[in-house]
Amino acid sequence: MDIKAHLAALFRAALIKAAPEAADAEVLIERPRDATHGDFACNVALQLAKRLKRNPRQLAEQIAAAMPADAQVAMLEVAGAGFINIRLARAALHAAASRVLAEGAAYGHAKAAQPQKVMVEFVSANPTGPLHVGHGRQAALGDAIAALLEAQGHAVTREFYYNDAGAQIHNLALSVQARAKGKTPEDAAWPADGYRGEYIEEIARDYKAAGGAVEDLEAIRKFAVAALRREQDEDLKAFGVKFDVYYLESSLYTDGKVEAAVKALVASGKTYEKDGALWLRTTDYGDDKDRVVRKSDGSYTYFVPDVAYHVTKWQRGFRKVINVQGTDHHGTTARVRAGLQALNLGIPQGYPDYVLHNLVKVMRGGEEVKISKRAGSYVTVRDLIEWVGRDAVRFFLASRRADSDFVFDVDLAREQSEENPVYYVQYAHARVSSVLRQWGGEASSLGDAPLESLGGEREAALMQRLGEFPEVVASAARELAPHAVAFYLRSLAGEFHSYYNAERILVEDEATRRARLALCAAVRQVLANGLALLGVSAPERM
RNA sequence: GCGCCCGUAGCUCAGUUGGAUAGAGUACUUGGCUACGAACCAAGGGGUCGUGGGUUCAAAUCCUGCCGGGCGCGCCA
Repeated sequence: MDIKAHLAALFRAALIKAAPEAADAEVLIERPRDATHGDFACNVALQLAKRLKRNPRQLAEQIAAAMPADAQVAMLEVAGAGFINIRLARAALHAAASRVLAEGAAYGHAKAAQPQKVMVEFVSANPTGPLHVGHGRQAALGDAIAALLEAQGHAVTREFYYNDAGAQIHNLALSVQARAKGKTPEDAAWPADGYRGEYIEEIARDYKAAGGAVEDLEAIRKFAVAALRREQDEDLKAFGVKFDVYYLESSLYTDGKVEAAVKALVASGKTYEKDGALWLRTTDYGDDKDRVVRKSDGSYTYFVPDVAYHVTKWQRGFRKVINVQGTDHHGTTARVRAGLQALNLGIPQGYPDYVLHNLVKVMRGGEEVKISKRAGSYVTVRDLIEWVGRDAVRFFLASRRADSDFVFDVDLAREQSEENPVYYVQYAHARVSSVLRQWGGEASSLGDAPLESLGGEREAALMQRLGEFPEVVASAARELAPHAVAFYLRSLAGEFHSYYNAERILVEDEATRRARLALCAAVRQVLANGLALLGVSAPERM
């Protein structure tokens, strides 16, 4: 049984004796922020003091006195206002370390009680330019969230949705055509909503080199979209992200799904005609204003394919869907959900989930970088990778809460590239690898090493930390918050470096040596497992 | 104007289903390589948690007023 649940059961038993009238109370076991307080703590006495009209400290004493004896509990004490602190027996910590080696790459992964088909949709950039830093944040977050959910036993599909036919694509074609005709973005005749990046010129050049006709806008469109799709694929490859499905918006039209969605919306009785347009009463479902479905010119707004697309997610069997997007899209969440509600398909109200991240500000030379020559607008993913390296970019972008404003200081990241958190973690991994090489034995043979000699404070802290990993992964998956993994890895690596500096691993005494090697191997395993969740490599040498 | 997000050390950020003296990194100061990797470690200074109220045994965390920043508010996508 999980140690927390085990402790909770002990407390419940004690509570029944010490305060029978409150036996139904919820018993929460938490880890104290300050490790000197113990491995676990319970605040049930504080929670109940008022209700029972009893002194919290005394109540805690009584509960503590009523606790059944248990082999896993080495120390039990009442502290502070009425906390009951627990320190685990060494044997419990040893078991945690052994478990890491026994489970290997699977350590930290769980079997879902109810495995689900989950979709994580992220990046979803339109093929009108290279991926920029915002897409990078989405890629880092989305891929890590997908990995976390897989680690919880779900069947995850990574999906990329893109618009290959709308007005922006038309503008893209016009821009390439203008370049092909020798115009530049500075010219007065440049298309009004045209794209200005250097890549436009490259595509125009390639198009002409391939013998393309400058007047054939449709051919230019196809050529440009294909070129940009290739470029984005390369960006994603450089970033280390793979998608299972690329979903084309245009297919929603050709498959009749857009038409079907409109019919279904009309059939729902929630639409009405006004000013020559067809509206949907999305305000009935929490939107702040009604939305146009069909414009007075007969064409559909983007809202329709958006709804039709999400219907396909539901119909494809995804009961849990997470969309990772920039916060600038938050206006669309309410209307998409409202549209899905109107269809009466039994789709739950909060479907889909959104992870919206705040925008990324790139600083360089003390000021914000707004313009990339290459993209004509934002700094690109490729720029970042060139500047600080893939592992650092991924670790950084996944290391912040999605809703925090993100300041990416390029100078800092470059200057510190050797003291970067990601290198700190990777270095711990490489260090263990080095010790194991030095030792020369098979790491796999350490699984049954007796750990009794591991009893120092640093060793206990490390084993305790190793035991936390599955909880960290589970909680990060539940909260869709990969940054928790990054912070955990930082702590684990820190405790390892500290241990490594204080103690020699390869000591004479064989039992001690094997025990310490086993602990190091377990640390390395958890570092590797955690880094894998973030899509960062775990090098054996660096 | 309305809606959503953010405001924690000089800087970059954790901590928010309410818990114990508010934590890391970085920067700064000082010390540690003739033992397994110094891309490391040890120690130190650095805070009215934007701000005023409220709820509570307990508030960075919950409620509320205000201030500051971002984003969104189209028959654009």
